[in-house]
Amino acid sequence: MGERLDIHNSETPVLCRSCEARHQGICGALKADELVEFARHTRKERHEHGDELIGDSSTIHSYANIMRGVIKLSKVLEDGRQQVVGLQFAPDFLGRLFGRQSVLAAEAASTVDLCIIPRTALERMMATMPALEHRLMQQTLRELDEARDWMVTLGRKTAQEKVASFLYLIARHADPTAEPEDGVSFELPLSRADVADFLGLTVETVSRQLTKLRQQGVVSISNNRTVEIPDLEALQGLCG
Amino acid sequence: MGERLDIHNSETPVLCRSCEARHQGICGALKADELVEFARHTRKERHEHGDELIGDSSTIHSYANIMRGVIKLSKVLEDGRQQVVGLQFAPDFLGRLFGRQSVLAAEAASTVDLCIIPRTALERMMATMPALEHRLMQQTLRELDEARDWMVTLGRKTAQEKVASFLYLIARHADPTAEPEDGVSFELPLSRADVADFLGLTVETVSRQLTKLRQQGVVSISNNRTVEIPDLEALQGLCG
DNA sequence: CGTTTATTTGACGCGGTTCAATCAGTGTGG
DNA sequence: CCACACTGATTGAACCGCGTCAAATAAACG
Repeated sequence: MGERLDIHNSETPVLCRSCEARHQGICGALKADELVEFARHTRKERHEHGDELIGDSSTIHSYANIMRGVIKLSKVLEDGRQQVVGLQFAPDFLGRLFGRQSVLAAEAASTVDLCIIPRTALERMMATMPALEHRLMQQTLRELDEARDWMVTLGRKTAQEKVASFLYLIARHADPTAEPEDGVSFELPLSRADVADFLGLTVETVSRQLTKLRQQGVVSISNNRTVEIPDLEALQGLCG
Repeated sequence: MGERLDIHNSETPVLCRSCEARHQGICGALKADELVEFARHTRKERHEHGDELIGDSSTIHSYANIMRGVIKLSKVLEDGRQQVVGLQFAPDFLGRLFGRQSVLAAEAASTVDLCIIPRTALERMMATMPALEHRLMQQTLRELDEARDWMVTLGRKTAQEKVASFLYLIARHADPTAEPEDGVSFELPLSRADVADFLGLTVETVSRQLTKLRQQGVVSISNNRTVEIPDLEALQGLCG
């Protein structure tokens, strides 16, 4: 695939040039020639807010790097009760490695750009490139840490603390460099219903806790989605 | 694997002879000579019910294979609220790979036999033996699946369903071969307080739900710890 | 505009917590 | 051997946080 190569640096595929996953994500584990090999099997896809990327119980044919956007991972009980079990951001890796079919659903929470790679291609490369599996291992361990952190929130925190914890989580992702006493502002990637499903609450309770936080001056919200947090430390103090 | 050695072969370390982790656990990924090398760095340790195996925020010096027993992983908030974020059984691997210090506490829930290996030794072996890291990856992925399953329980199930789900989880572990309509009996590895911390409930609620289940004839309990479930399917029907 | 959907707010009830008492099992010392 | 203390589990009663149901606003869309 010569046309994917850049004029000035023939060794870095064009598609990978401006990709967030190129350095931070799993591709950062690849050498130049391995990256070329990798890129040979990938394709870019854009999905809009609300698109189902992976269906529950669907057969796994491919994996993906998240180049842009936020993805919501969720599970549902037979009677329709839903729980969001994870949020993924660029440059995370998407998909259950070594699984035959998915045990959860993945949905685009915002506009999402994916770099898709077929299952067989990735598994073949992993077998020959230990550094790749190592990088994926690191991400899996991080996801496990996050899941366990969230179990504490789900099991032991009050509604107020849950909502505060959620805002804090998003705020840290929106600006990882922010100091404790800094202010942060961002767009919420989730609807109230999604937030409720993430926190194990109802929409009404989430809404009530948000107004309470607004009255306390901890956050201000405009247009339902634009959030501003004047003092991160004050918010953190409410996370329990 | 034809070259895998059995107990008659003098190359299998004595300590590994009767070890559950030898075949199912991570050591199953090792060739005979690798196992010898591995065993050179390990030591056996026995711990009693209640012993703290890993302290929250403690520096990580070693990992372990669980040869026997049940281990409780938990996190606590500043004010003392506690959440059990995982249970581990033989032949699971214990410890946070690639971490500097532990983000959770591990406690022996029963008498536990561990096969301890220093951090540096394991990391050195992992670097040269991709199959070892692969095996650990598989376990990490399984733990992540379990954590996410449990998030649904914590976030969306009622107290009744939580307790039923817990009993079902333990029952499946006690006898993985049991058919749905079979009966199972086992010793509970956790106190009511631990169960409550696992389910995000109070001791009182757990106790009340247990008596309710007993009245429905779904379980019978003797001596506070011995549980008998006459019909697994009936129990599963209450898990939500 | 009007229609539809998302969010907020209010009133009320219930599930689970809290506080307190009782009971059962286990060990200890007289 | 029994009285006593101690820990863990059960049961009861009162409370309250959050869910449920319903209505009002606000935002999004044709």
